[in-house]
Amino acid sequence: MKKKVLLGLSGGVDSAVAAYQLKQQGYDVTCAFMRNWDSYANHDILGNPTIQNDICPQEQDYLDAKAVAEALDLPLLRVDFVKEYWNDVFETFLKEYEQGRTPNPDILCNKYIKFDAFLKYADSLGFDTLATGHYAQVDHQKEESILLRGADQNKDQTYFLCQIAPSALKRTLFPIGAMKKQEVREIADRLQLRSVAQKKDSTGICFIGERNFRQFLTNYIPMQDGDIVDIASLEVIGRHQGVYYYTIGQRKGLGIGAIGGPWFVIGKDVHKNILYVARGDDRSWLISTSCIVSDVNWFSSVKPSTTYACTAKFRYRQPDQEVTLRFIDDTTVLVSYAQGVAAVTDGQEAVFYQGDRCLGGGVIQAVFDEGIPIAEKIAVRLQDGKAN
RNA sequence: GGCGCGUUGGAGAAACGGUUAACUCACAUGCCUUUCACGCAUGCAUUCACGGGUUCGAAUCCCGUACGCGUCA
Repeated sequence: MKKKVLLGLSGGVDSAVAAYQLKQQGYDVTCAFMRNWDSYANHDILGNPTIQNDICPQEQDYLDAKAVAEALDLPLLRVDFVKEYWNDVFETFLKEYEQGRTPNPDILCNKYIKFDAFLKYADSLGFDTLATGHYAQVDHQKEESILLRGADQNKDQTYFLCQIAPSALKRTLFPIGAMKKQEVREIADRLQLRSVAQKKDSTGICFIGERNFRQFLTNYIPMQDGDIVDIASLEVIGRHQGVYYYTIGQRKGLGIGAIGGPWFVIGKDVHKNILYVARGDDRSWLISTSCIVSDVNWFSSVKPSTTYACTAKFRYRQPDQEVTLRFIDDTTVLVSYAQGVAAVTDGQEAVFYQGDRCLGGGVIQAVFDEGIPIAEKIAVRLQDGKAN
């Protein structure tokens, strides 16, 4: 009896070639196209470049996926998780933004939609296994499955998979994980999968796509003008349209010309609606040496009981940073990195690695420099400024 | 009112009188990228407050006008 696999087919090259690989390997493959975002129902109007088009990109993706399924002679299902996406991903996303933090919706999407709702859907239809076109690898040899970086170091997507449940990982295949992007494209080309072979890699929030991000957020979080304050001089040197729209380490969109070098966001006060910035030649305000990470998903059932050395990424595609972990409780860890890392941001995900193995990850809750919360450092600076 | 200095792109700021008016920041576009960002590349003053003059040639010299700063009454 062939193993029945349900593959998420997105309308891009990666999942298309993944489908082909599975078929070649002898699986009984069924494809499913997920629809998770409804621009009209979700009031995604401002900053949506294609709202006026006859065929929205999502529908085009479906058509492309359909063409792939037909070319490979595989059945294609269509599933709708718009409601689940809104409830489990987008509400959290907005709540985080309203607190002035910077969430990563795609990690939530993988956790709650692709590797949960979708998995349950697969179960309900009697599938044995789940598959996606992620650049990641799983080792199912041992009792517990191990998540490994994709062979294409440049495309590795384990960062986005760090929150998926170990039980879900155990039932998942990443058919293109051992391949390089170039090989994937070559296969698509050779198979003449015309709808996807030359298609540009998709970017922007998964299922929502490229946007002018500030405009996109404006649909859900209203603009509110406020001051931009230079942390060095404590003078107001500009105006912003809403503290929520900026993230720590951000340079563009501040509109501060002249006066010294480039300016970077180093902090924000949601209640006072103030954005704090520092000049490019004073990056010290961006540097932290430790942080608290919560909601940690750890793939192995055994967590390190003592201080544990590994590497971490605090943002996607950031070079691996040497860190040490110390679990404070079952899902909270103190991450230390004496060398200092710039722009570690609350709300973002810290993902841990041991070599090529992805250990897990969690949400950054608080960021410290030499044991002092960055927020406190800013508060102290403001106090000192007043005193003088 | 007299004298002195200054006035260059969205901002700051260069340019022995001599081909395309540095550089930085902002901004725009592109690249990179399944988050938000970072980063990289390219573009952005046919014109130097305005008017006139000298000169083969002026943002650069001279003279007026306007504005700004300083200073003496």
